[in-house]
Amino acid sequence: MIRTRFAPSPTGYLHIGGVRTALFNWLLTHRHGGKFILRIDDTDTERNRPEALQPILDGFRWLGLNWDEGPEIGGPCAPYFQSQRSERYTVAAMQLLETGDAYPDYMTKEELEADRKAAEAAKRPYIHRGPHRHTPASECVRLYREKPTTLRFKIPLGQESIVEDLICGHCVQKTDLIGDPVILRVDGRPLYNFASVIDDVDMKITHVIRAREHLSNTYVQVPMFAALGAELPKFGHVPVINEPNSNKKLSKRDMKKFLTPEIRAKLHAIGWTDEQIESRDDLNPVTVAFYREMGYLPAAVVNYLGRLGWSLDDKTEFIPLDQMIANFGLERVNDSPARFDPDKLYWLAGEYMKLLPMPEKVQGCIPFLRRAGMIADPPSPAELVKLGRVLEASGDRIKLFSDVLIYGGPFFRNDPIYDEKAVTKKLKKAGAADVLRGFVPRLQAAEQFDAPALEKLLHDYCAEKNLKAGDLVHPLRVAVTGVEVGIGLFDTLAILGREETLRRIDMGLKLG
RNA sequence: GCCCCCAUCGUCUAGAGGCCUAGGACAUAGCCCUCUCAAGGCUAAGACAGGGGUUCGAAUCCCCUUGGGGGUACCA
Repeated sequence: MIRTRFAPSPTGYLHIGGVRTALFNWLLTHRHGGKFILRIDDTDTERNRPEALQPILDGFRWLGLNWDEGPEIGGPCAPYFQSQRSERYTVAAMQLLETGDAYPDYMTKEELEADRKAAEAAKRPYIHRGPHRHTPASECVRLYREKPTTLRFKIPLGQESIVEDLICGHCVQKTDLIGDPVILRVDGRPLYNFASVIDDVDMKITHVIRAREHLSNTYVQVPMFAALGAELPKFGHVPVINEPNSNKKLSKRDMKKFLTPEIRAKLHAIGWTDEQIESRDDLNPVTVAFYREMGYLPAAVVNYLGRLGWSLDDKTEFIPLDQMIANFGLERVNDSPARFDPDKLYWLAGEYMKLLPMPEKVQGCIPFLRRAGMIADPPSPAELVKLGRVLEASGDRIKLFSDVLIYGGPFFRNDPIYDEKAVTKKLKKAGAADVLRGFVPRLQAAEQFDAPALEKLLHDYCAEKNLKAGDLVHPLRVAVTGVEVGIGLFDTLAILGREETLRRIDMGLKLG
């Protein structure tokens, strides 16, 4: 049985790249049957932000990426927070100290820095080996007990650190080129490279699937597994994801820069105020949270992420989760970096929305209408009926739940918001008002007020008056909805009903 | 500086020496459909980074160059 893990550090908000890595772990686990473990790498207490954890967990839950062991649910290898495992790291470090695989290093940061500068000036690699590297183990133990300091792992020399990577293939690094890494800080807290190894051993991780930037860490970690007498897990280093329109790695620092004026406008359009946006620093298009708030279907996000760096074959783009699980394998993970492309994600969102059953579509749209203050909480039965009719008539126009505001807005507001340009172009156009006015009696007299009947009514009228359908359709649409775009006109009128249609035509005519 | 990794249309990708005149998808453009906008249909434009090998034959294998990325922390 395989055991995989994803180990986010709550130092900032989780971005798309991290989620993609987690997804690959999750898929591999579900493909082969195993456990997916969530472990929190919070050893860096200076940069750690406890409030960043919850959004990460929420994001996973929203996407449906459940974890078998980890925060909130525990498991046989608890605790799953590195900050609560310090004793374990201390014990392991002391073990290495006693076996002669670690040694204390009393050099100060300043001395280290000077060494590094000197090495760089001389154009040779900087490889630190502490003075106590060759001190006998028993003496090292004594020194460390007397005066605790940083503990370094003793990289074995004259060897090659070999990683048979499931994605990168055969990767090699000469150990002579690897400096002895610090495993415990002066204050006893462990460093990533060490804590990660200990946890992977303790949690019996069989497959370490992580971002490519950890490949060089792996060369350091391989000898640690050996020194610990532990079996080496399999590794797979997935390529990084780059920022949109850039070949720089997506980083969790400076994510605010993705909150462009255009993105901000989109958020405004669905009812977010600037204050609300500012209070949420995870609200930008490289986080999962953003897509949830915009009303993307999580299945589309998962599909998109899964296809980013992995492919099923030469043509399949739409790959629902069960199909992805059944076919996922690291051998088809691409070897080179991928760029995040919001356009393709948007297209996939539409594809998934097409397939969503109507009751779920209705439920998904409600929060957006509510946020915009267009429906009651909970919605009245009449509102639900109307929403159903609007969504039915909207067809494939709704790709995101938030699109309900665009297509449903005119139906859930008391009065239309008249778009100035539309009014000028369609309603104030020469003759338009007269055409519209002339059609009113027909609407008043119509026997039936449903879409097919209205269509016939309008076409008959146009034929009679020798008009093109558009001559009446356009002004009529603007009069009753205020805008030029929307769902089919006859559905629009039918949903509004005769009385409301006539009232709005009257409003529109007053503008002209 | 040193080390490691990567390199096919704008983007995601297919491609395991002949199925390649390099396939698909997103985006783009045009046309059709049409009451607008979507959706749908059709079409167009668009790539093997460069140079050397190996081979009868290279996008595919090797080397070099170039370009890009990552690491080089008492960050993860």
